[in-house]
This record gives sequence, structure tokens and C-alpha cells, in this order.
Amino acid sequence: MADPALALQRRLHILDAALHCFRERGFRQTTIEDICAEARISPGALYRLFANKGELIAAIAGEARADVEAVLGQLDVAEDLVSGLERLARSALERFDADGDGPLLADIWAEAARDPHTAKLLLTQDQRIQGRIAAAIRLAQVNGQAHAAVPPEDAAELLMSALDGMALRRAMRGSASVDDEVRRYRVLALHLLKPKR
Amino acid sequence: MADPALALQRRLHILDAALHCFRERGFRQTTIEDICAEARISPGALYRLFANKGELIAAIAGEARADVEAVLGQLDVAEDLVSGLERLARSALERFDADGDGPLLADIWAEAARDPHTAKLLLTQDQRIQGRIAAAIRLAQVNGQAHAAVPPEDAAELLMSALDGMALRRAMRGSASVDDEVRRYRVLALHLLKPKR
DNA sequence: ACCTGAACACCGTTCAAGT
DNA sequence: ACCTGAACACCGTTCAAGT
Repeated sequence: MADPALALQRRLHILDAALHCFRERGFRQTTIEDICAEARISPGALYRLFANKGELIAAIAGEARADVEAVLGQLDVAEDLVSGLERLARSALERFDADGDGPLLADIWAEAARDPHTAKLLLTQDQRIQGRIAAAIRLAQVNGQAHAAVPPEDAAELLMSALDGMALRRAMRGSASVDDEVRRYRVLALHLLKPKR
Repeated sequence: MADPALALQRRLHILDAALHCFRERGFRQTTIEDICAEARISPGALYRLFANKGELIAAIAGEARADVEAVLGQLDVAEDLVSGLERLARSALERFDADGDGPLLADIWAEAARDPHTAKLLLTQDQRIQGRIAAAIRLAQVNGQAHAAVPPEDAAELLMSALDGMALRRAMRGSASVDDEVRRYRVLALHLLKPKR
């Protein structure tokens, strides 16, 4: 490989084309030919940079949820833990819409359930995200903002699971009002973190 | 079609073979040839009873979650609403395991996110299940078993979403202890339905 | 009326031939 | 060193030929 920097750039170019196709048609239905057409290269050129279609899928799967991690910064900035979680939920639910990346997210789950490599990738991410939320809960407890009868780790897992479940349902339905969903999610967060005495 | 009853029987036989293959290899990776070998028929025979592979997938998708509906009967029998929900969660989490039907469930979500026909099928089921849970919550409120600061429909949706999210995560991880997961789910149900006064 | 299985079109992947 | 694009193996679907 003569120029590693150039190779990386070409890889990113191809991944960009792949993302575009996967979003529109899903992993199964997009062909290598589709991706090559979108990236304006030949199959041979693609296979010099990626071993097979699965490698493209794994790369995209890792990227898609990485964006969620970026939103986590909002948790620390928020004036209130529950408001922070509400914002996190809003951005996730808005993104993983039936008309947006919802179907892609569903594809990613399916891929992870069958391919151990993708599974490990997503699990590591999940644990980071969950840890971050658990830390925010602990902080809120210290500040007296949260009573948290539930252990922080358990609460974090429940909050993530519920958000994933809601996002999946949204991917299936036409896009119902995000506001209603966020309101429901807020209720969940309140009940888990601030039980009435 | 000479004998409709025989045709139905043959359809069921083929669907049985398809389920077996889909469970093991997933929708994408199983070939028509696989299914034909499992059912001991020729491709031509299969295509006289099913229009295409998608029809097989849709049929299996509809069936897999129908079993969950059957478990709902436990809700009414349970001595306590939260215990009933706990049992529902246990049976769902046990079934949709990484070594069980978890990967199949993930495939089904992905299919529903792309195919409107499958989506409508799952949504109708979901609404029935949710309605059933909401009704159980309302009953518990009347009996004074649940305080339910949350509207029954919202609580039902949150409980279902969280269960789906947890099941998906289980499909990805190796099978962690079901007991821990069920315990967490119980905590969720308690906090949503019985806020401490 | 129903089936078989060869044939066809399509898709993931490779590799001989080019620059 | 890198690319092109024809070629190969495989898979979903069809249909001529059989019973």
C-alpha cells in the first residue's frame, strides 16, 4: 500500500456511499454494484479496500450509534438530570424515525444478533453509554436532585432499554408525534429517579 | 386447486421447515434450497404454494410473536398485577435468548421496519397486547392494587417498550442471568404502578 | 392437477489483463 | 501499485416436460 492516507480517504468515500445505499434499501437489498455506482468505482477497487460486504456493514453499524454517544454531552450540561434524559430521548427518537434512520437501526440490531463481531462492537458502546448515564444519576443523587431508590446501573439499563424499544416501535409505525413519546419517556424517568415520598 | 385442506397442510409443512431454517441461519442467509431440502420438496412445489420468499418471511414473522399473546393469559390468573407482569417478562426473556429465538426476533423487527405488510401485522398485534395490559392495570386500580399515577395506556406502552429493548439486548449478549433481568423489570413495574406515597 | 429439475437472471467475489 | 471489467459460483424464480 503506497499511501496509507489516501487509502483511508478512499475507504471513507466508499463507506459514505455504502451508508447512503444502506439507509435507503437496507443491508440485504443493496448490492455491491449499487455501492460501486454511488462511489463511482469498480468492484475490484472496493474489494482491495474491504474484505467483503460484511465488513462494510460492520463499519456502518459501528458508526451509526457512535452519533448517539456524542449527544451524551447534553446530560452534563442540562440543568436537571431528567431534563437531560428527556433531551437525549428526543434526539434519539427524532433520528431513528421511520423516515429517517429507524430502519437502519433495526437492520443493525439484526446484524448484531447474528454476527459476534458487530455484537461486541455495539455492546462495548452500550456499556460506555450506560456507564455515562449511571454516573449522571449518581451525581444527581449527591446533589439531591434524584432520590433513586433504584441502583444507578439498573436504572441506566432500564432507561436505555426503554428508549431502544420506543425507537424500534417508531421505526415500524409512521412517525407519530415525537412530543408524546418524549413526554412518556419523561414520566418513566421521573418515576424511576424521583419516587414521591 | 383440487383439495384446499391438503394444500393448507402442505403450506404448514413448508412453513415449519422455513421456521427451522430461519431460526438457525436468519432470513438473509437461508436459501430456498435449504427450505426445500428441509421440507423434502422441489422449488417448483414451494412456489406453487407461496408467491416468493418474502411471503414465507411475513408468515413466520406473524407467527413468532403470536406466541407472546398466548402468555398474556397469565396476567389475569396472577394473584398480583406486578407478579403477572414479572411472569410475562420471564417467559419473553427466556424465549428470546441469544441461543433461542432472540436473533429471529431481531430479524423480524428489521423486516417490519422495511416491509409495510409485516409492519401492519406486528402493529396490530402490539396494540392488542398493549390493550390487554392496559386493561389489567385499570382492573388493578379498581381493586386498589395499583396506584398508577401514570395513565394505563402510557404505562402499558412503556412496559412493552422496555421489555422489547431488554429482549433485544439479550439477543446480542450471551445469555446473562434471566433472574437479574426479571428482577430489574419488576423494579420498573413497581415504580410505574406503585409509587410510594 | 401437480410435480420435478434444468434453465435464467442476478449478485458477491475473484483474477487476468491492463496502466 | 493500482485499477477495470469479464468470469465464476451461487441463489431466487420460472417453466417445459413429465406423471
